[in-house]
Amino acid sequence: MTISDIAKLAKVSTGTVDRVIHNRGGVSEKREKIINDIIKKNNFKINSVASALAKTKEYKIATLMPTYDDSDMFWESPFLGVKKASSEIKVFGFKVINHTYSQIDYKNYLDSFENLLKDKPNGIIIVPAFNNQTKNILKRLEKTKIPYIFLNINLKGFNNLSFVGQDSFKSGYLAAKLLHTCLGKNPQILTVRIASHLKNETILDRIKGFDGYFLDEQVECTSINVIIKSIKNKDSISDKINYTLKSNSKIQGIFVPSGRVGLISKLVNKHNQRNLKVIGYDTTPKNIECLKNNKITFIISQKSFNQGYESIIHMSEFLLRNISPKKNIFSPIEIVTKENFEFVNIYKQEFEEFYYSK
Amino acid sequence: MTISDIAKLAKVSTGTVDRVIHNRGGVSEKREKIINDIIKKNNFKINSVASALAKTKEYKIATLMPTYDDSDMFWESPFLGVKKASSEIKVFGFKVINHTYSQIDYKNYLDSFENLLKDKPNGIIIVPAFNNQTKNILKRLEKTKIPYIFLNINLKGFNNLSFVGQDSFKSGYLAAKLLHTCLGKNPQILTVRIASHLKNETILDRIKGFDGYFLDEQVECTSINVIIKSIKNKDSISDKINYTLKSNSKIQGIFVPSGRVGLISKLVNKHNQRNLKVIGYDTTPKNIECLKNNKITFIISQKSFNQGYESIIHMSEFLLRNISPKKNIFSPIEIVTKENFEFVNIYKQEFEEFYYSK
DNA sequence: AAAATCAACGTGACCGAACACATTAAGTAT
DNA sequence: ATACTTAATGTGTTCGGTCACGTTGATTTT
Repeated sequence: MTISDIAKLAKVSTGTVDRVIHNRGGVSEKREKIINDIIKKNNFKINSVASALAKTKEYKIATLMPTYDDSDMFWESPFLGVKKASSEIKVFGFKVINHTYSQIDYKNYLDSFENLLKDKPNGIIIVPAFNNQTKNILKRLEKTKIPYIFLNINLKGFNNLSFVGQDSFKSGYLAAKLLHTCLGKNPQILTVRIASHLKNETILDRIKGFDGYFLDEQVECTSINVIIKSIKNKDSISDKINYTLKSNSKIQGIFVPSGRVGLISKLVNKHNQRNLKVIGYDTTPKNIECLKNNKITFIISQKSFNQGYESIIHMSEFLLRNISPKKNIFSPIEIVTKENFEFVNIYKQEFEEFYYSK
Repeated sequence: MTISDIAKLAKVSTGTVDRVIHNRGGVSEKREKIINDIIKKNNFKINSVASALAKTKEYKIATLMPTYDDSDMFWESPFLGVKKASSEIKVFGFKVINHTYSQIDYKNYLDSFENLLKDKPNGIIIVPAFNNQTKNILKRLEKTKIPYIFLNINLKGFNNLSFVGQDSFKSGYLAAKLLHTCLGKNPQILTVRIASHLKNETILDRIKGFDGYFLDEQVECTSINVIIKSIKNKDSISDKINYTLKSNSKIQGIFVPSGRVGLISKLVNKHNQRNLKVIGYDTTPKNIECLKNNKITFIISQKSFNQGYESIIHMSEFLLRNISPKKNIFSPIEIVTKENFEFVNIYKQEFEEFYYSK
């Protein structure tokens, strides 16, 4: 079945069939119905390969993501996912332009956004940050009617086409379940938080989920909170954590609701190690290293490589075929341990091999 | 960059460039070198879309997989993965023909294989069973030079193009780690095996991995084995398990190295339930139900949907682009709990929605 | 020397859809 | 009655490869 087959059946030309298929208008109602009926009856699907080859229109997708460096490689992973998707959809006439910003510099965030707009993209993938500034820029975006997808971080109350990321509440819920399963009844848990994350919605949701589990299960959990003021001063962090562990000898588990779990786990002194179960987030190289050294028991992974990949793919499907993605595209909540980490993120590894070998 | 650009640079026709790219022969060494140099220098990659459209050759991929029914839905999942890949590669001229066999009837296995050969496929995906019979049919296959990929079950000593599945040893290793983490030192564990699986290499490897963990970690683990003769007689299974649990009151965990974990977990009496941690394999509907009811603590998933999908994709890449897959393509070893099961197998769910809505 | 052979290369139809442009026919303005 | 619009539809080129077939010129055969 090709459009020329359809055309013959409907006794029209291929041009008219093309107009009907793409709603280009300029077709009489009578003929439109005839053609649509034939299409349905024969379950005709457009040949996407021929379509891709013939398409002349070019699409631009712009991304706005945080930078990464040796101290925190987290954002490399979704970036590589974006890269992979970019190379796949290039052949369909897509150009992906990447912009980055520093997560501690809102002016840089705004500047990058301005630069992004200069590209005149047809669609935008954005990791939102700085709530107030984000509100302003997204309002402007909505006026331009450029569709945008939230990647990894979800803000509510926006007209984003979609959110691609984890259900943070449920991932916190799972963290609690794991610790509960390991520690038995009446667990005593130390939660370590970073001051700069205190307004981070993702992390707040994880904590809500964590607490929610113990409420739902009616488990009496003694939870001790420590808040780290700055990540820079390691001695002070170490003092704080080890002091708490020493004075609360019944603490058997540590929950770090962020990707800083590797840093924290390294600072626990040997004599406080006991048989501590440590759980945290994100399979960054540093965290994987701690997993290998038994400093971390579980890492919850959000498959951020796939998040980057899928955000681009969904945007391209929307622009190309007008297929709207679901409002929330949830990533798997993966449990990573020393024994299975080598099998997760396989796609990322393979892509890196391919990409850096060029 | 197109092949006609290359042709102009090399001062030849597009036909000659095409011959060089696809090693069709009939090009003088001198010209071949010139053209290859230009291709490398300009990093020319063939336009896969145009290529796909112009290709006239048809490829057939045949699959041979076990059947599934209400009592055991396991093989539905890889089958759906195969279906998904089939629909994706149809546009590249691929036809996928599926054959099935009963896992308890080797004659049926051989018959299905004969039928498969009648299709004259260009490539075969096979879930091998019945070691001896498999040896015979695969010898014949190697004479025909039809490439074949092992799906889910790995047999060693064959010239299979690839194996797509889990590292069973490591998945058993992980099961042990999880139970160890939950049960603390000196765990007492009941392992439940099925007689018909006693020669199943996958399951034997899982058990080896399970035991290997405790050896490596130098943990004294008291392991009690129960072997179920037949799966049919549930009363007898129940008696056996509950008797063992009663007489070994220190057993805190059950390890089922197969997908029958749901069945087993259901047969544990309430008064033997204690705080048992139960771990087993495969996210079949039945097992997921038990996970929800807290009868199973952990399920280890092998992402069998993806296995089916990837086996087809790798075969198509091999036939189409002559890209050889790795000898072992390992699936992730996923840990599934009540709290995260809804986020695993998302691809399978989406495909089912799409597929059954037709 | 004419005929046959063959390696090396060129040519053009074709894959299925997209889209700019051309054409038709019917209605409206002058 | 003629010119002009305009909605509706047809036509032909193009996208970048693929591959069967045609063409060349040099070498070998008879």
